[in-house]
Amino acid sequence: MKTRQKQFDCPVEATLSLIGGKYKPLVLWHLKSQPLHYMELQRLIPKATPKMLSGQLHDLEDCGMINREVIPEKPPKTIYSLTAFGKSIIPVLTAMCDWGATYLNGLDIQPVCCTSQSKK
Amino acid sequence: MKTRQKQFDCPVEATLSLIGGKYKPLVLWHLKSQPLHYMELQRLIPKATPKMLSGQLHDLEDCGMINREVIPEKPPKTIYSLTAFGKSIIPVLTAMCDWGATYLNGLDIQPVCCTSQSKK
DNA sequence: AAGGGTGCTATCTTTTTTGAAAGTATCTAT
DNA sequence: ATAGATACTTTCAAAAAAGATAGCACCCTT
Repeated sequence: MKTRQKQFDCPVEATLSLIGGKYKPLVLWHLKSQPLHYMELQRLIPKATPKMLSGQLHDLEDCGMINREVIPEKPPKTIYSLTAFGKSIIPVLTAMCDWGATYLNGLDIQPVCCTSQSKK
Repeated sequence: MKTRQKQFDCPVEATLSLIGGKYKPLVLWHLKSQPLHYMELQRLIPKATPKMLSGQLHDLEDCGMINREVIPEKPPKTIYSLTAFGKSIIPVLTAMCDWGATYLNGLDIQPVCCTSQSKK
């Protein structure tokens, strides 16, 4: 999960090491519009186990793409939001999403995250 | 390695399942400019073992991104080239490459494939 | 005091991906 | 006839990623 200190043969590889995790595009996409609590993300991405989700969130935080802020309320909540760096990857994600939506129809793809929002 | 019959939660995931392999971006990038023989690819991507390289080439062929043509010369050669479908992913790869090159400087990235060509 | 919500972590197992090494078949040049 | 090039495949092993399951600590409501 460590992103630092790796050697990449090309920037694409480096990019994939940051956003290539199983649920990372989904997390980034959901955070695109607004910050979300952990449980909201968990409900939006039910297939991810808590371990996976928190792992992906840690990775994204470690590489500076998301902020994690604990709000000391009655039941303390954690809120995740995109950093400027995280926002900068959105166009790339959109490009991947559009390509996927355009060229991969006919396969059994049930878009959950992208198409509805990227078609706006 | 089978891409068919999978269920994806979003088009980005589907896209990653096609180009997310270890050496797939590199292969596609090298084929961008011209068709290449197996051995040329092997020399351009020395880190890939023959097993890995031929595996990645099979995957890319199976999903329709590259053509494989055997030329029955004295020593038979195989030539790989991008299909129209394969070419259609290039802008996405370029976006990933540019983002990686722009935002990931300072990490120990030694660009091999992309920047030099995408800067043209 | 018992149960529910929030936000995780810890273990263990399975699956997937990648790697290392050697082998194979054919043809050609020396 | 031996070696080298082309284009891989096969086998075995290791590493990385993902999944299942359970647990924990805190607070609040009932």
